[in-house]
This record gives sequence, structure tokens and C-alpha cells, in this order.
Amino acid sequence: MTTLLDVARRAGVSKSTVSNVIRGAALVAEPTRLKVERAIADTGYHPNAIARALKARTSKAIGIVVPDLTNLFYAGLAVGVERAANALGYAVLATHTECSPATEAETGRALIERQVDGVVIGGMSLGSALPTVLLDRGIPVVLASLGEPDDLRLGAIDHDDEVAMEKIVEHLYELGHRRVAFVAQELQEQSGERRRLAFTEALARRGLVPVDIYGGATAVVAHNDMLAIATIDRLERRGLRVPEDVSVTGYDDVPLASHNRIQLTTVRSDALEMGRRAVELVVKAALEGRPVAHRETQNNPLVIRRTTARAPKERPAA
Amino acid sequence: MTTLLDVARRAGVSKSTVSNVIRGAALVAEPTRLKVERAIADTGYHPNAIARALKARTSKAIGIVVPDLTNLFYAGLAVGVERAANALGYAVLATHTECSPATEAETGRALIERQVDGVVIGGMSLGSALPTVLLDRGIPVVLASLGEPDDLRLGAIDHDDEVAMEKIVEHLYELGHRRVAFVAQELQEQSGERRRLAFTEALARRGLVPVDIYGGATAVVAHNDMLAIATIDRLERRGLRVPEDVSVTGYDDVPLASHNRIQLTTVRSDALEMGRRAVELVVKAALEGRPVAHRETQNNPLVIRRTTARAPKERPAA
DNA sequence: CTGAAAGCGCTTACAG
DNA sequence: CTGAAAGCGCTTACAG
Repeated sequence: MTTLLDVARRAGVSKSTVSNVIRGAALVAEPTRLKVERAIADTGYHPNAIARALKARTSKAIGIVVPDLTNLFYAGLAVGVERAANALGYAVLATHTECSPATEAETGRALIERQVDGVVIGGMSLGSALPTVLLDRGIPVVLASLGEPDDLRLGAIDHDDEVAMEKIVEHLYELGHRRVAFVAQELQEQSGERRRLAFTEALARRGLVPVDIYGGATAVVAHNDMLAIATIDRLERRGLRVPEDVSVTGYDDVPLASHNRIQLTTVRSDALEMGRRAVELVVKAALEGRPVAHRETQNNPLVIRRTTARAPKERPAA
Repeated sequence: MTTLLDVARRAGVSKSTVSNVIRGAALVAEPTRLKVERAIADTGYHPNAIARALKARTSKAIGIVVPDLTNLFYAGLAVGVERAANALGYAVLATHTECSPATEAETGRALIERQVDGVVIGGMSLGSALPTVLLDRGIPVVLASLGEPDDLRLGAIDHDDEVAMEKIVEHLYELGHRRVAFVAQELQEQSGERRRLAFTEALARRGLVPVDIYGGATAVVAHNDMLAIATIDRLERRGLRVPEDVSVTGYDDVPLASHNRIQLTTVRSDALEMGRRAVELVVKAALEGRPVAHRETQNNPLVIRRTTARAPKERPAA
């Protein structure tokens, strides 16, 4: 492997000078620069980012942690993160935790040992220690789509789940639904419980309480789109029609939600933009050597499609 | 930040000894080990993986490159790669190239500079230079789902596209279809063309030639499931019924394909297993300091669901 | 404008 | 069984 020193020798200059031209740092005389550039081209030299990271004390890498990459919302978030990170010269270490506390602990350790400059968390288990572990080592972290965290050092880009759930419940209520269920993630997820709570409160404002999905519900509110889509599948395989017998709503507006065969009523969010913005925040904080300590909220319009309809007269038999 | 030296001082031993207990390498006397372990626990020490990588000349990181993370097949592949990599103590650098040669070149550079120990490529542009660039620097690479590459140094885990396309065309032919179209990725992808070719040949064996999708086709064979699903959407929005007016087939059998509202006829493949196996091959080669130079083929059964039916008497009007 | 020197935090033979 | 020493490939003040 050719190193800085090889290039320096070939160009007849010192390592410092080669380093200067590569980093575009100090001023280098034009003829010197040319010699160095030629030597680099001749040798096919690539700087060793590991050596650089060790000395410069910045890995130029950030971590993205999501529970499930095959959930289109998280995949979108990861894409947003990657694009933004690459544009800034950062690499991204991806981890898929399945909301397992053990995997999260592993992930935390790996991220710390690899000296990532920051991390964006798109989902984690309820009460996960991950953010604190990272923060305590001085690593800036932003939570995407995970609510308002207690720790003030955290950055957060959030949906307004309260408002969104109010819109969903209002829509359902107007359609005459009085028996409505909530379906959460199989994975015990942080945000699942938040949305459930917001849902329950919106119901309570109308004097209603949640019902079980197979306990005669005429509508089911799912924690996210992927779950809503899976719910439609389950319902229909039991012989229930959506939306004639039961209405279903999602959350995220993943690309698939607008498919002709799905047409899911849901709440829109912009995963790509969330990812982009999260990187922006985390990288800025890393560069300034401080926690992110900044929160912002996305606006999430309700988009009404064809999985919601007037409540049936009769309660459907599951 | 606490370093090896801090731990050594606290335990009253040398750096070498601390390093030995951490790596579980050389034999260390029990009392010494205990002292060191206590010092590690007391200080909350985490080894610096960057320093280790520099000296040990292995980053314990691998790259996964896919064109699109929001394609469920690639997401599944990435999950398989991550699980296997993490189990072996490797981190994964994820990149999403959108099949752009410019992004691929960027990615290659980043992967080289970061000294990844190996890379698995799940998709790339037609005639991409990426594999060669990596191979030439001694980085083992395996292609997943990308056919039989020319370069003998490459590893490959592949579907048998010829056999799969023959099964699909046979199925369609038996249903009476004689005007069938192929839909490839918008992204100009390596494997898209391979499948198109296999498709064309299977048609030719029956004396048929491909037809345009809106040129009166009674069946359309899509390059993959995500595309098939998008095609159903487009067709139906034009007023065509699937499968009554036109049959549609996919490739991959992503989780969504079996959804009650989709029920896609497709060819099964196991993205998770492909990812796992790819990591296994690439890590083994890395450890032995050699190219992968090994190929294997997955078996891909045809799964017939409800997007294919007997060809209509009349050619549908688009 | 250029180069000599120190050092980032580890690992790895090698002595003892 | 333990430690002193060299060195991985860079960056970064600092002299000159």
C-alpha cells in the first residue's frame, strides 16, 4: 500500500507538504502542488482515513440506528441520513436493533469504540439506555420520530403525535366510529407507547375507551403504515372487509400507502427530510463539540384515502 | 477519554498486559487479570477501535452497497448482512448508490480510504467499475444477486435467472399469453439487463418476441417485486384490471408480495440468507488475505399467486 | 512556503 | 508471566 511517505519521496518533498496539499490546508507553491499531485496520480494513492481519524480525533462517521430496515419509514430515514452524510464527507455505520435491549447495548459499545462523531436514532426500545450511554461519552445524538425526550442534551426531530392522533380520531369519530382499537408494534418500541397514549387521550375527550381489535372494533388505528398494511392483510384473511366492516389508519405515509390497492388513510411524514435534518444537526454539534440540545417538530397533515369509511350499522363479527 | 495507558497505570501494570487481557491473547496470571479488569470497570474504559485498526491493519468493517434501501429486497439483504457482520464483530458501512456511476465512484473511494476489510454489492450500474476498483486494492468482494461476473476474483451468490425466467415464461405461456412485456428498473441496473435477456430468450424458444407494456401486452414480467407492485398500480390507474386484463409477475418474493391485496406471482429468493452467506464468504477471504473467488447459486421456486390468470380473449386497450 | 518532530492509542514481537 | 520498544499512517504546531 502506498502511504503519504511514498508520495512525499516520489515528489521530493516532505510528508507535511503532501499532507498540506491533500487537505488543501496551508498554502503551497504552485509548482510544489503540481509535483505532489502528479505523484499522487502516479501512485494511485488514497489517504488512510483510519490514520487520519486517529490523529485528527474525528472519525468522520456517524451512526444510524433503527429497529427494522425493512420498515419503509426507517429505510427512508436511513436514505435521508446517508445522502446528507455522504454530501458532508461522513460515512454511516448502520445498525438494525430489532428493539432488543441487548442489541442496543452492543450497538452502543460498537459506536463508542469506533469513535463515531454523532448518532441518529430512529427507533429504540422503551426506556432504552442507548441515548444516555452515548451522550455521557460526549457523542451528540438526535432522536428522529421519538418524541420529546427528558434529557436536554438530546436533539429531537419529531412528529406531533398528539395533534396527529387527534386528527385521526376526529376523522374516525365523524365517520361514526365509537369502537376503535389501537395496534402497536410487536417490537416494544418507544414511540408506539406515545402514540397509544395520544390515541387514548383523543378517545377520552370524546368519552370513549379503546377496544380490542377483535373485540368488535369498527376501526383500528395502527402505530405506523407498515403495521396498518399488515393489519389489513390479517383482517381480510379473517373475512372482514376494509373499510366496509372495519376502517384502518396508518402513520408515516410510506410510498406504498398511496398504492392503488392499498390507499391507506394516514398521517404524512417526511422520512427523507427527517434524516437529512438530523444529520445536519448532529454534524454541526459534533463540529462545535457540544450536544445538539435542539428540538423541532414536523407538521403532519392527515391524508384521507380509502381505508376509512362510515362505521357499519352492525358490529362486524371477527 | 481514558486510554489503555490510564488503565495500565491504575492497575499498576504495563500497557502490554492490559492489551493482553483485553484481547484475551497471551496468558495473564489470574491476579493480574483481576486487577486489570477492575481498572477497566472503574474507568469505564472502551478500547479505541480506530487505534486498534491502524496498528492491527484490519478495520473490522465491511461495506454493503445497494442501489436503493427502500426496495424491500435490498433492505432484507442489508439486514442479513448486518446481523451476520455484527455476530462476527464487524461493523457495516452502508451506502445507497441509486445506480449512479458518480456515486459508485465516490463510494469506492470512501470504502478504500476507510480500509474496509471486504464489501458486498447488492446492485450496481451496468458495467460498473466498482468491483474492479476494490479488487485491485486487495479488498475481497462478493456480488449478491448480480449474476456470474467475468472477474474470477469476485465472489458471487446468485439467483439462476435463466431458470427462473424460463419458469415464469412457461407459466404465462401455459395460461395462453402470447404478447408479453418486460419492465426493467428505472435505474440502469446490472441485473435488470440480465433478466431481460433471459426473458427474451425464454420467449424466443416459443417463437415469441417481447411486446411493449402499453402495446397490447396481456402479461408483464417485472424485473423485481417492487417494480411489479408499482406496475400493478400504474396499470390499474389506467383502468386495466390485474389479472383479468393483464397478468403481472415479480421477482424476489418480498414480504409484501404475499399480502392479501397484492398476491403477486413471483419467484422466491431469500435476501436474508444471501446477505448472511455473503458476509461469511467475504470475512473468511479477508481473514485469509485472498479474494473470494467462489460462486454459488440459490434455488428460486416459482410461487403462483393471483396476479396471473388466463390471457383475455381480446387484447386490452390501454 | 517547507520540513523536522512529536504524538494520536493501540498491537506486536521480543527480552527477560 | 510481564514490560520496554517500535511503529501503524497520518496531522499539527512550530522553526526557519
